[in-house]
Amino acid sequence: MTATDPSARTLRAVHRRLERAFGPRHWWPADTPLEVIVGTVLTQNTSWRGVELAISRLRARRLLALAPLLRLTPGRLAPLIRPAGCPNVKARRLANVLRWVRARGGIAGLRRRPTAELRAGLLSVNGVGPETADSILLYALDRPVFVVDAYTRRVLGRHGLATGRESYAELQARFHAALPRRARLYNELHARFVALAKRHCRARPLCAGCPLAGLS
DNA sequence: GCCCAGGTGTTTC
DNA sequence: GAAACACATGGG
Repeated sequence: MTATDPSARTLRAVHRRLERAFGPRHWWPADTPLEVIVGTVLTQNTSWRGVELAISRLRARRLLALAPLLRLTPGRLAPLIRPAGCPNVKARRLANVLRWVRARGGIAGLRRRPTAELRAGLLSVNGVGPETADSILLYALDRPVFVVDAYTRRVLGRHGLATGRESYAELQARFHAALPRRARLYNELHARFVALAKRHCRARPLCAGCPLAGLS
């Protein structure tokens, strides 16, 4: 996939159109990098509504920090995050990733390490797959890594820009090849995919007024 | 009651 | 690799 590939031109057109349609989104909905990390695990295969409730419970108990969360046994943590679904699984996964963070000197320690090392390390944590890893890299650590999620796939699929059979790595590679490697750009673009998916790409034929209508 | 939602690990072929 | 399944809650 090169910058002259037709699909690259299309993706740049997508970027321009969404930028014009939605402007800056200021995403991820969290106050701190640690909160982003917690949110990325909790939101796995779940809608954001329950995640918000789970996070607000943690915040109300002043648990939304590395040390307090790590002091909790999975048995204590699970009931607190229940609204996010799969509480037992996610309590374990949260502990896994938070231990990994602590072992590297916390958020400040992560900031000093190269992206490739962080990504490989995150992927080695049980419970962290490519989307969770990349969401942490992009939204918690400002690394230029594009996040491919269900929203991204839905929008691309609706507009005939993906078949649905592409691997995560393949779709991500297309974005990386088509657009400059900038965290800010990937952050905004992904956030706009989400906005578009929520507003326009739910109905089966494309709804009227979709900013991506008539592409390709 | 059924299906889906900002995935991932395990098992199986 | 890829498909089937478990994990579990809340909303439409």
